[in-house]
Parts: sequence; structure tokens; C-alpha cells
Amino acid sequence: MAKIQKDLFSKKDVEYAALSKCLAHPARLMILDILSKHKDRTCKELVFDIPLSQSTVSKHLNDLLAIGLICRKVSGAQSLYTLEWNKLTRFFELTNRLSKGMMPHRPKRNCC
Amino acid sequence: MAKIQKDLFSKKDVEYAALSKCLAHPARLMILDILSKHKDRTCKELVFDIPLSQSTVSKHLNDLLAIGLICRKVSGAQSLYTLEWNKLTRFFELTNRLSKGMMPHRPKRNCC
DNA sequence: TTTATTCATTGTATGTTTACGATAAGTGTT
DNA sequence: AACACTTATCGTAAACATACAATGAATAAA
Repeated sequence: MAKIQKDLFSKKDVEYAALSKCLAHPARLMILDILSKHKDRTCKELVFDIPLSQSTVSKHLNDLLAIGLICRKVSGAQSLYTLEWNKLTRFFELTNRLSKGMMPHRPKRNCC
Repeated sequence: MAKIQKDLFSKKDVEYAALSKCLAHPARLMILDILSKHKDRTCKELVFDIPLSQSTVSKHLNDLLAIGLICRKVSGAQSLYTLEWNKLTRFFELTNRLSKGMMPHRPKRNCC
């Protein structure tokens, strides 16, 4: 019983949780950051910047691909990765909505 | 070798990844949402709203406690949980900063 | 056609997460 | 003191995540 029981929760929460999980690793944050500052990057270039093995970086790229945060284009012997801006924007918008849904209730003082 | 190699990445990325991981489960999102709309909640009340067992909800509460997103006050036989607004605000601010650091480079058209 | 380059995938080891039932530990009640 | 109530923790099990070396597959270069 390790799998999250998705059917028990709202679609919105499940989607946001899945996106959050993708941002829950420093290497994946680095990849997104690098891709946001360059039109595209090859796997090799990313491996050069990220202090992990080629196969591990490739795995992280797969995770980001799977949820649609990045895109792959094969070009000869190499793979070109680009950022999926629409998906990233969606995450930021969802966070904003979440923030706006919670923060209005914020009290003047905290408890702890 | 399953542990994230924290020393290989920036403090900022490690902190943001840890916070993201806490938001990466629908049950924990529910807890934060409920606590944002009520001054405090007992464990029992949260268990009533969340479709998981008492011990599992308690575990999620511990995770949120550990990173400082919520606070516990013992009151007689029960535990009162409250939201740590400062910590939640910090997450939203970090996301905003991340967004601002990435989005300026957004091109007019996407690749895929 | 060999050889090198690039990258995904496979195999493997280990640690973590999710989940529940059962139990323990505390408080309040009778 | 005995009982019920609330909650944390322990024990357990299965799935998932992290990481690397090795291998495979495809392209480019010699």
C-alpha cells in the first residue's frame, strides 16, 4: 500500500501534488532553471552542469518529460530538451490560486 | 543510495525541494487547506475529513510538523493543530521568486 | 566498416514513502 | 480504580525514489 490513493482526493489536489513532486528534487529544479535560461540543452550539457551521473540525470529528465514539464527533440545522435512553458506556467498559476485561497484567512498573529 | 545528495546542490534548491515534497501529497494539501480556514483543528476532526486511517493522518501531520508548516498544542486529551502562516508564506514567496527568475525568458511560442 | 559519441534503458542496491492495524500513553469520566 | 476517548508510535508490508555501472541503440566520424 505505497501508492497514493488518488481516487480518494480531488482531481485538483492530485494534479498539484504530482507537479509538486516533480519540483521536490534539487536536480530537477536545476534542470528547469537551466532550460528556462537557454532555448534548448542536450543531455550532455545538462550532465556537465548537474553533479550526478549521466544515467541519473537521464532518469530525472524522464520524470520531467512524463509530467509534461519539458519536451524532447532528437537531433542526430543527441537529444535536445526544451522547457514546456505552458505547463510551468500552469504550476505557477495553481500555486497562486492556492495561495489566494488560503492567505485571505491569515490572522494578525501566529500561534508559535 | 536513495538519499538526496544535499551537499551537491544549493541551499536554496534543497530548501525549496523539501517544501515541495511536503505539498506533494493530496492529504497534506487537504490538511493545509483545512487549517487555513479554521483557527485550529484536532487530529480527530482532520481524520473525519480525510479519507485515510487515524495513524496515517497522524503521520502526515508529523511530516508537516517536521518542516514547520504546522504547529501542535496539546490540550487535555487532544492535540490542536494550527497553520504556521509564516512558513507557508515563505513557500509562496519562494515560488514567486522562482517564477520571476524563470518567466522573463519565456519565448512567444512553445516548441511542442 | 570500424570507431567514437551521445543518450536511453536495464540491472541492481538501498533508502524512503505510504498505509494500516495494533498498541501504548495520556486525559477525562464514572 | 476502572473505563472510554484521543492521539502518537510501533510493527509490518508493499510500492516508489534515488543513484550508479553497464549495456544497448543509434548517429556521426574515421
